[in-house]
Amino acid sequence: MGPKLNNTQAPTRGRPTTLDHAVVLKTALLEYWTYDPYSVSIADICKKTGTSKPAIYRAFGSDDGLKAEVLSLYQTLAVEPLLEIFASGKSFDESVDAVIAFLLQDRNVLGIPNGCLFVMLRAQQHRSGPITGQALKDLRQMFLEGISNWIEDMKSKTAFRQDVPTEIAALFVDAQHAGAMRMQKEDVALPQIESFLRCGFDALRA
Amino acid sequence: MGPKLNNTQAPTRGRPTTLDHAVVLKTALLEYWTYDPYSVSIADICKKTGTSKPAIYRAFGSDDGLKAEVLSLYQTLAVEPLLEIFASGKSFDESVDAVIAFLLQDRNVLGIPNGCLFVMLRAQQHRSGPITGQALKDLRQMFLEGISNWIEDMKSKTAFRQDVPTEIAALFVDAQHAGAMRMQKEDVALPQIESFLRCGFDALRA
DNA sequence: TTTTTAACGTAACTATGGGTACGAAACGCC
DNA sequence: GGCGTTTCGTACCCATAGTTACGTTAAAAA
Repeated sequence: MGPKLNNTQAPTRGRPTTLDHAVVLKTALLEYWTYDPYSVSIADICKKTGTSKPAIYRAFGSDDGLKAEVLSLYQTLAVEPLLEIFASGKSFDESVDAVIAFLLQDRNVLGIPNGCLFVMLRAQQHRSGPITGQALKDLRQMFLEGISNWIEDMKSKTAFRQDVPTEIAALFVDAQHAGAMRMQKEDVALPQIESFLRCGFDALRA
Repeated sequence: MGPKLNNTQAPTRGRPTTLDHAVVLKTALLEYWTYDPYSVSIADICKKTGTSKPAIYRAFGSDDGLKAEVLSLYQTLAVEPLLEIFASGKSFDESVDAVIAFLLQDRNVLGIPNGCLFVMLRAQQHRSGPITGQALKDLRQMFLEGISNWIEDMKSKTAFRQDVPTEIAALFVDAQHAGAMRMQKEDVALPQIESFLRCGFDALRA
């Protein structure tokens, strides 16, 4: 069903693929992340990668398909590492420090855009096609679950306020994350974002 | 510079204006608010109001001009009332209750869309034209100042944590607001949003 | 070598975006 | 009534969006 995968060396017939799936994906990710997914066109990505539109459609099926694959890549590159920090079994303070350090890395140095593609996409969910829309819903669920697991873990260690339901606290942490990422894109100074985050997490400490 | 205002009865010559400035503005506001400002075209608003494109351009100058006027209307209809609650001199708890009640009114009953146009526009600032962009910056500033004033007021009444700088607390309240509005648009249940907001405001109480 | 297979990319298609040229229509004023 | 003035809205402009038809090219298989 999906187009040709470049897994292993293909025992294919026909003309060999010249389009580099990974490069296109990475370029799209960077463009979507830097600007926003709905301000970047397929033609833009073609220009950046030197590929043709039909090549992109052959590889990704549609705009929706490309966005969904990009989201999947973003998930492994940016979302899961964050969730792994939460899941790493650190203490409350260590977790918070690590999360803040992760979110507020100097993006310029790393060549990574400011803000968060996941947050951007969620803010414009209604625009997404069916594939990306479903992926977005799933990722949101997984994100909240990851946070919830951390909260439960912290509660069991009596490091987390017991009186606020895990579900609510998860929404709270989610909102802190989104707020920080939005501020980063609005060019709020890093120390202020850090204080903002610490202020929020302090509210959850037991 | 601006086009003809329909203030008082115009002592005009020429053909009288049939376009209802207020109706177009209100319609655009509702469309932008319901969907999002960049998913609604001038043509859409023409259809909804039965006007022609040139009529809209005569009245508002450009897409950017229309959006800016809509934002201004939104400011008076939705933002300033919220800031007035903060400025009303109530106690901390009363303020919080009133703010929550205001934000979480049953929008269906009132015929008002979910979410917040201001928050939506801020999430896509980079797309806005120069006029709307400036208006957005100004409104953001005013919004944060209004919140800051409330915080200072509460601090002077020793109802607010003294150890968190006003600037940071203002960012925090701003983020709480944005988070709540985003959840409302994501159809999170109202009681959960309320708990989320109370959780956040509790963190600020002295 | 010829056939088969599959990716190649130019050049289109349709829909829609913001924006406007321009002749027709509707008014006040002389 | 005729004239200047101003708004009217049809019908267009151009750029760009997503998407694809199709002739061409490069490989494996026959």
